[in-house]
Amino acid sequence: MRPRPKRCRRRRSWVDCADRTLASPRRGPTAQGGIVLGIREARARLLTACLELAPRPEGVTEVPTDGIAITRPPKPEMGDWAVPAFPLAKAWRRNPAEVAKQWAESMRADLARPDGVLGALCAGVRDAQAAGPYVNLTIDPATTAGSVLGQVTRRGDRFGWATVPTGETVMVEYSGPNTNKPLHLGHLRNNVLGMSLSNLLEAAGHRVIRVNLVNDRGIHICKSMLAYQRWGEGTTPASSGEKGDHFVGRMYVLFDQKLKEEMAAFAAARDVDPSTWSRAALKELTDKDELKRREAAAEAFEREFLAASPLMAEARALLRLWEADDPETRALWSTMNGWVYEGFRATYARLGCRFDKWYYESEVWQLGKSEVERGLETGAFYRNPDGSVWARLESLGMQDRCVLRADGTTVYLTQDIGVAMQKFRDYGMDRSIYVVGSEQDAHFKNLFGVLKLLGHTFADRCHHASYGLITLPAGMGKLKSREGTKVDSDDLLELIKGDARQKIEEGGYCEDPAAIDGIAEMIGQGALKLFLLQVSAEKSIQWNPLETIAFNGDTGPAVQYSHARICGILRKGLAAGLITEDDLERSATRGFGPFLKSERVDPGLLVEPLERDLLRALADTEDVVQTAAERYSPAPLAAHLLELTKAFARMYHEHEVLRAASPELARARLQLSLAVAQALRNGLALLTIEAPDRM
RNA sequence: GCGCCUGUAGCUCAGUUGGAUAGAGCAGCGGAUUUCUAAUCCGCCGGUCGCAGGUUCGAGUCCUGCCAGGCGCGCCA
Repeated sequence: MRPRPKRCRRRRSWVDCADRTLASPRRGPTAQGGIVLGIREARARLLTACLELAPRPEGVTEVPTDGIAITRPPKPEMGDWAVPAFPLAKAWRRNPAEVAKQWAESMRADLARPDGVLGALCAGVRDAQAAGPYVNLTIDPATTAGSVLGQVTRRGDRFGWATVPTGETVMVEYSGPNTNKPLHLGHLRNNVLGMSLSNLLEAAGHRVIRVNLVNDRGIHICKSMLAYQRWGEGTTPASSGEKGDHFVGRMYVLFDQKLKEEMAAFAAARDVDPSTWSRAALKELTDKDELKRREAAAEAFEREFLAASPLMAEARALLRLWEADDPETRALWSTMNGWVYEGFRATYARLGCRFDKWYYESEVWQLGKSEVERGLETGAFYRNPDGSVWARLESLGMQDRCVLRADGTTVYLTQDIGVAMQKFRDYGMDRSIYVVGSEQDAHFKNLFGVLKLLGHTFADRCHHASYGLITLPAGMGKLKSREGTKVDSDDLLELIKGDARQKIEEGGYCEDPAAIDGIAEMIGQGALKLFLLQVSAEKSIQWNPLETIAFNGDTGPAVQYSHARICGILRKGLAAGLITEDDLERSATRGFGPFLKSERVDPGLLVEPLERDLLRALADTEDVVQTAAERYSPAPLAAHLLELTKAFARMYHEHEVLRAASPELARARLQLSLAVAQALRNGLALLTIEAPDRM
């Protein structure tokens, strides 16, 4: 009855050689040997140097490295990097502050030596000061600026990405639509999470395979088919001018309406009042026994009705015909699914959603069956007297689950066992991620448990990337396609786009009317997608369809706006002749730049606190991407982009870029701004959001 | 009844393997613009981190119990 809810290859082999190129000999982040390191690598060397200088107690040579990681001090003026003394203090049973003090002294002594360790391993370390249990390190601003700008300009649209491929292949399954209805807001969250997660894993250096598993069979499709046969009057999406998925979705709603009418008549005939167990009526009840009684009554009535309903009987008959390969039924099924796919393709294309592989439940639904036999042989499963087969999940601290019905047909869990095996057979990936709503948490626990029982070693490499539901405010019910309280994806995208278009026209910064449509689309999606991705996945999101989505504050458009303004600054600079095309380098093929040619920029001029804040935020980007990928969560990246955006807004509000005190400073600031634009564009892309040049 | 998730400012949310003084946005109030785009910036206001214990040098973060909300507990998918 309830369809699989909201389940919601490409090869990219790249070795980025940019970081191995020789840096300008004049300045920049050159460590000895002239090799420019990635920011993460440089920091790793800094940590190595620091550990070497740790103040060991008498007779100790080993330094514990566990748990020591370089972090940022809470305030910029305290320094650029912070090394905690806790782990050392703990290992040596000493006071952390005391260790930090000695450690800082040892570092300062090292810095004073011409052949010091710090100087050899990392350029630009200026000072080390103990502050409580931490040692705060100060880096020469020019070195930092040169290093960061060098990174961004060299890596272009790969800035923020891992510099070396991991060689690991990760599969991400997401979207998982049902072919009986269009995509709604719940699917949007799934799709955006799935797309973004895939991008992040790619950026972390993995090869990613994007997979869709379509629920294209089952009783729910038969309902749409039946409604179409009965009341469709031979119309088609083409003849009614309707998007295919909406057309079929309408049939599904139609079936539900007719079924409700049937139910009302059924209830009237038996003299029962279904409103006594409506959601509202149950909410008001305080008597728990009464509540239970009502719920039981509701369930009993529904069961009775569904068993007696002629419409349901017909739908079930249609399902049997489908399973028996009845040509006429299969033909109608193909036709209607075809309509739906046409609609899906349009929505997916609009969202920028793509897949390397499509699995269809109609093709894989019986795959797990052979595993049942094997499970019985190995003792992972057992057979009940009635013939049904069960998995011994109790041995893993769970409840045993049915994997084969008494009548010999498979269940959802069995199907997923088969699909999981098929996936690993097809791609041999190292990890398999399922982006599916939290209402299926238990299902995936069971699935992975059963895979383990069956001895599949890949069970440990499967992960359910769970996310919370999208709920409507109290009193507005639930998102349900059947009852029309869904928030349709297409409608929603159109609505937000309209708001965006209005703002663009008010702003008047887009002279070309033909371009407005595309920009409105980018901004509308930016608002929606960042709204969805900002929140940690496991949390549910309350959505009020009556409130328009915000464009101000911590929003996608705010990030896009900063990007657009930077593009605007560059345009102004070129138009005013303050810089020329000859000053620039850009590569259209890699979404690279534009940047000023690095030999025409002196990063050492970027000494203002607001500029340094910005450089620091830029430098954190690679770490954030890595963390986001590790945690299967785009939210940290969303937060980071907003941070970067605000840091930029503060900087350019306070300091003029093009009209800076000197042409040299203007160029340095412009380069900084262009680097920010690149970082924002890259980050947004990982969140599946595009960045317009003007808005 | 059992299991999982959530609970942080009036609202919506961040808060890395436990670590420096718990941060943003919105709303409210007060300021900033003959603009390199005000989809902006600055300031103010706002907190017993659901409650109570515990672990330790240190807890929003870990453990136990309780309270509140959500989801799940089918031979449905």
